[in-house]
Amino acid sequence: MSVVTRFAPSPTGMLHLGGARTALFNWLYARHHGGTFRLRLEDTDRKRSTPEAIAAIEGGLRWLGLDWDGEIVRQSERRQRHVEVAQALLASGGAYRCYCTPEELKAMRAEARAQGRAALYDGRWRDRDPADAPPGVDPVIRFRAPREGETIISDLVQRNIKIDNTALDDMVLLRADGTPTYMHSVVVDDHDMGITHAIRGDDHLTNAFRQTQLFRALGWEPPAYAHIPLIHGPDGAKLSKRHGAVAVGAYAELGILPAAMRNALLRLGWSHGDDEIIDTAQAIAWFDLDAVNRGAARFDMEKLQSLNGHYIRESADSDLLADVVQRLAVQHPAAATDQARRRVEALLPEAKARAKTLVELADNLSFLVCDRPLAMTPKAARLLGDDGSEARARLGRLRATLQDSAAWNESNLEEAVRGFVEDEDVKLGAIAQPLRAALTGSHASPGIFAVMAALGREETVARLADAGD
RNA sequence: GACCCCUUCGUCUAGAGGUUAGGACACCACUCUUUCAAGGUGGAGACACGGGUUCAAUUCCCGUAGGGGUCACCA
Repeated sequence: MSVVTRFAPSPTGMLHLGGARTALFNWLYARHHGGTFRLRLEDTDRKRSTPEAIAAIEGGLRWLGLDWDGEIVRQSERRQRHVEVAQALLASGGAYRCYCTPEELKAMRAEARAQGRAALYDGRWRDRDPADAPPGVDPVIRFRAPREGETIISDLVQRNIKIDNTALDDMVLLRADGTPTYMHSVVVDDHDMGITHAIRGDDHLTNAFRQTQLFRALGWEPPAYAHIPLIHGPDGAKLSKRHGAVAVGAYAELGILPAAMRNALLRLGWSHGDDEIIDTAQAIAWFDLDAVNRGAARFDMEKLQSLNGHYIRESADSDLLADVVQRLAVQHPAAATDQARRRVEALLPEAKARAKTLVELADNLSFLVCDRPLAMTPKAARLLGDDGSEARARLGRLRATLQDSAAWNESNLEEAVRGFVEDEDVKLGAIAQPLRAALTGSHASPGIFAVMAALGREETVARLADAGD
């Protein structure tokens, strides 16, 4: 039997880290087994489902590179089928009408709570004569859940877990307005879509018992379940907005590469020995559910950034260029010119090793597209010294040398500068730092010869002239 | 509160009935070096606690504590 997994978010908000990892695991599992990965929108709650959220989920998955198979299934469009199944169950006695009012249920829960019991529906309409139905009240359809014995789910991550059936109540299948609930829709859809493996967050664990009961009542076989632990914030609490960036879209803006994100998410709760850097092809080959942990993991931004630095270094310059130019152009319109683009391109190989994010990469290259005269950081200003300082005077002499030096390329420039310091009888360090300050406005930058080469003769000389002598 | 799950360095994790408890991020030092990174070398840093079982437990069992999840006509 071929594997069929699904990612089934409710489109009520952004695609967050937890959802992204759930999607990743489902995708990897399907790809590993040569199966199918489906996307299903659980939008049975029409009020809370929005087009923006749907766009965010699709966009997030695309950004992550998780492609789904076939059409997207919208649960709301399958309502007719869900209702039919519920009605059939009602007809066969597997479900019944419940006429409780919201107030009645609320009171029931409050009382159960006060007595130290779980807040469950007590089944008061389970066997009651329909003739007792109060007039003018639209009933809900409830599942007639087994009351004796226990329900066992064999979870691929959590092992076998059993629960006493008395801990579960008769859940609502159809609301008073006739619309199906999530709990019911999931069962029908998982069955109809032929889902073989339901990989989802830990928070669905108790749902699995109810859904398993419903599957059985319908005469269907439930999928294999795999409940993966939730992702927590740095403080150990459930990930939420107060932890800062939780939506995957935010990470794209922060300059995180999809490959790094995938690797980071993969290693949260899953491992393969001591391996840390795991690219997607390798992940597909290795991924399996038995290596998934059972404890919740905290999300570590530093580790993501470290991983991201690795993937930036591994990236082809051509894959980075457009993104970096675009980020630069936000602050510096000049970055959009061909000349600026060439400078960025020339220095990209050097700059790549120095950045953990694309934002940082763009920042580190911004001096290339800044207008003259360059603004100096305090440290850079100190390197240059006051007007008439020795450093400035020396830069002046260097400028004269460079003005009509041979071909303008990195190795020639290095030769020229090294020759110059020899003539001046100083160490390379004595000229390199002031030179860096004059050319970049900063005390730290990519290799100084590469910087000169990228800037070009004209701009280099002009910046040296700005530094004065 | 009831039910269910979890617990190895600060964080993510590997691990086996007998190991100097391994790796990664972060941290510190050294190194490389024109700076900053990256790289290299080294350092500090963990089996929550209490009982069992056993020749031997961090590993198996039971408790305790702590953490998490679920208890809707939300999903």
